[in-house]
Amino acid sequence: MKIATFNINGIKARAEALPAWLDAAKPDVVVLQEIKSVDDAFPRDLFEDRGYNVETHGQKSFNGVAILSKHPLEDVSRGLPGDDDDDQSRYIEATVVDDHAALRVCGLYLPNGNPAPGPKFDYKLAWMDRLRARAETLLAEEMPFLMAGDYNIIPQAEDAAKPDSWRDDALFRPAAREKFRRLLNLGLTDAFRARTQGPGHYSFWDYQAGAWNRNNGIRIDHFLLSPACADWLRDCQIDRDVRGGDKPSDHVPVWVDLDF
DNA sequence: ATGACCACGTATCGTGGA
Repeated sequence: MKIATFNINGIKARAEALPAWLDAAKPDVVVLQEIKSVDDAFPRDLFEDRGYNVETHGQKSFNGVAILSKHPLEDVSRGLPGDDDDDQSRYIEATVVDDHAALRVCGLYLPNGNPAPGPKFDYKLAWMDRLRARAETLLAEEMPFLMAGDYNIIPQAEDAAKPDSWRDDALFRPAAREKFRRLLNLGLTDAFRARTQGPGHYSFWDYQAGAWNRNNGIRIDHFLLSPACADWLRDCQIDRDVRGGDKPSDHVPVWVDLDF
């Protein structure tokens, strides 16, 4: 089973590029971030016509996440537990059911956190604590799961072309990276790093300053796999060429191939 | 050395992104 994550930076702006990538890459499941659309305005037909079930958790103008799946989606839940006052649409979960097994798929759009320090950075750190609590709950339930999405975290210096320029940024500050490391230390696997080592692998290139042409990128879109899910990992790749296509998002898809 | 983008809304700029 091929499962992908893709921050599309607006479904209206990506109404051509996203279906084109789906038709080429043929993922079974996709978690989307930054749909920037309310649920009612999401163009479900684009995906249902291609055989996907569609579940959205949208919001006007900003944020918004979704899951597309060629397999049935069960027990859909919207929002990250732990703060009833949080009205930002950044998290969705569903169980993907196959003939043989079930996998809990968590799609997330982690807060950017800039400027840091400040209230937005505090929100990011608190959100990461809530995400860790959710991971702990899922681990205790012993259902195989993965958490995929735009983490807005550069895990290590090798995950940025110019790490020095990110030194004080919310994506690279030690306090944020520590929270990410604590997620890993629960026993989760960074799927990409389980398959590929070394620098030069990025999932985001800024629209500004010719970042794509200069390959000035960062790796911030991640798959974290539970232990049972990690046992199924066959491959993890970044579809970097998508960044050079027509009217691209500033992120590219990342996907895993699971023996599931 | 330096500058440089894009999406959204009800909009011709302000806000947010990373």
